[in-house]
Amino acid sequence: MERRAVKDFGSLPITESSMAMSEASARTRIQEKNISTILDAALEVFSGAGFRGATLDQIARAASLSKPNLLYYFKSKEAIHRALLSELLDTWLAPLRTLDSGGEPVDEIVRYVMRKLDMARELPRESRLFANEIVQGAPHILDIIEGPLKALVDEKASLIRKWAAEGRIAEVDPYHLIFSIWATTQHYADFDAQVRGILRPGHDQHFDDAARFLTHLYRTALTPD
Amino acid sequence: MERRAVKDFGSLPITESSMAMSEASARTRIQEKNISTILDAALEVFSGAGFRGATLDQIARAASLSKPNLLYYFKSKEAIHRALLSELLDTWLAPLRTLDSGGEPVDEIVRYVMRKLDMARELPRESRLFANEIVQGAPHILDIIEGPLKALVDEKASLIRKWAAEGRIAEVDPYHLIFSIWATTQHYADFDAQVRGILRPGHDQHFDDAARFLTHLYRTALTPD
DNA sequence: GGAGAGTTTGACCAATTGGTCAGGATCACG
DNA sequence: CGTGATCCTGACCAATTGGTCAAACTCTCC
Repeated sequence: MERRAVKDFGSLPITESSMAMSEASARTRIQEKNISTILDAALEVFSGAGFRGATLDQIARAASLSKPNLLYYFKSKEAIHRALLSELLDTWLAPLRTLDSGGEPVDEIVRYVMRKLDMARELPRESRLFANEIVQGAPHILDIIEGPLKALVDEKASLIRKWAAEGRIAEVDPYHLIFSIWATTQHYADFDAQVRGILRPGHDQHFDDAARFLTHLYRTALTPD
Repeated sequence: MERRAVKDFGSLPITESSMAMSEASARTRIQEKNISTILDAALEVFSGAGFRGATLDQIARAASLSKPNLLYYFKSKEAIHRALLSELLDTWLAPLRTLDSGGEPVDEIVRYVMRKLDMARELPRESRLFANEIVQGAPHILDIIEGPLKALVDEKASLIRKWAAEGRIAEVDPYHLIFSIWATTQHYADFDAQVRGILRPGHDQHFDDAARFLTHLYRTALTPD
């Protein structure tokens, strides 16, 4: 028989090579389509309710598939969640990777802030998916945080420290600079309900105001005296 | 009979007058003690798992009470959650209320940042309780956000705008300034798992570094040129 | 056009979960 | 010390939830 070959998907390790999944395993047209349908539905549901708050029925409904059919493609709820996280991780960290030693440091950092803000606007579900996960103690991705993510942040932190030592930006703690950038940008996706509740009128127009404010904030704070 | 008089607790409106509950209704010593035990246990569980992720059994266990006994004091899981939110709301918003027109504006704002940062250190569970709620769309407190919270923020925003008009702080969007302060300070409570994962060594020592960084960030950005 | 792999589903299951209830234990107070 | 109100619990319930399975359907490819 060996009916469930496809299901091994979910047990892939959560690493940067996660894209290998859809490419190495997803053979059929139908598989290709259904898996991406499921992941999109799962993103919708998980990002809005968190892992435990989400139910397979909700995901199935959102994907217009039956629950057993979901479980034909992924062997468990956890497997869907894991696949989703590992699929999105690269996208999510891409902007930080592009922080480069070329170019004017202050511009470089401000550009990073703007890219993160754009992502909060364009990919709020992804932001909330990770927010939900981390607020609840990051049970499923703690290893990523302490491994690859920490490594990436360490690398960029030392670049920033170098810039400061050369007097090209102000002396600031690079780690807390990065945290503050994550916080201020992702805030607009993660706490969208609050932002909209307080700024009644604008529809997404507030992102432009945020961009102006954050540009001022980081430019003044980083420009060396 | 009329056994369940006490249970009306949970149906109190969620407003600033929430304290009326413990004072107007909680008569007995036993009630006083058990209700606060339950709310503390609920804070622990809700803040770590979100509303839907939390179970009555977990709360009961954390409170060392039986599940039916919980439901003797609160008529439902929602009632506990509601009581908790309304009990903590005042505490949570107190720092913003103290932002006053007296004193040097830049100092005043930086002091607000420091108070918020202290709260993230001292009351991380409270921070995460609200974070969980808001990330998932603030289903239980949207009315508060759009009502009293918006009113408070509007008031403080116009104070900040006045300061800017008088040239006593730099020209910045007051709403986004407030959002950024919430984001950068609460980040250390809400995304604690990530912060600790990246800054391996320090135990809470990183709050001091954060304080220095944020002081620099806001002082340079707000000081008029 | 048919055989076998790939796909889908209804029916079902065990565990969990929010909540109820009748009755028993305990406390306050005259 | 007794009696009524308060407090507490074991047993129970219906709904939900993650997951299984056998059988049926459909696609592919010779």
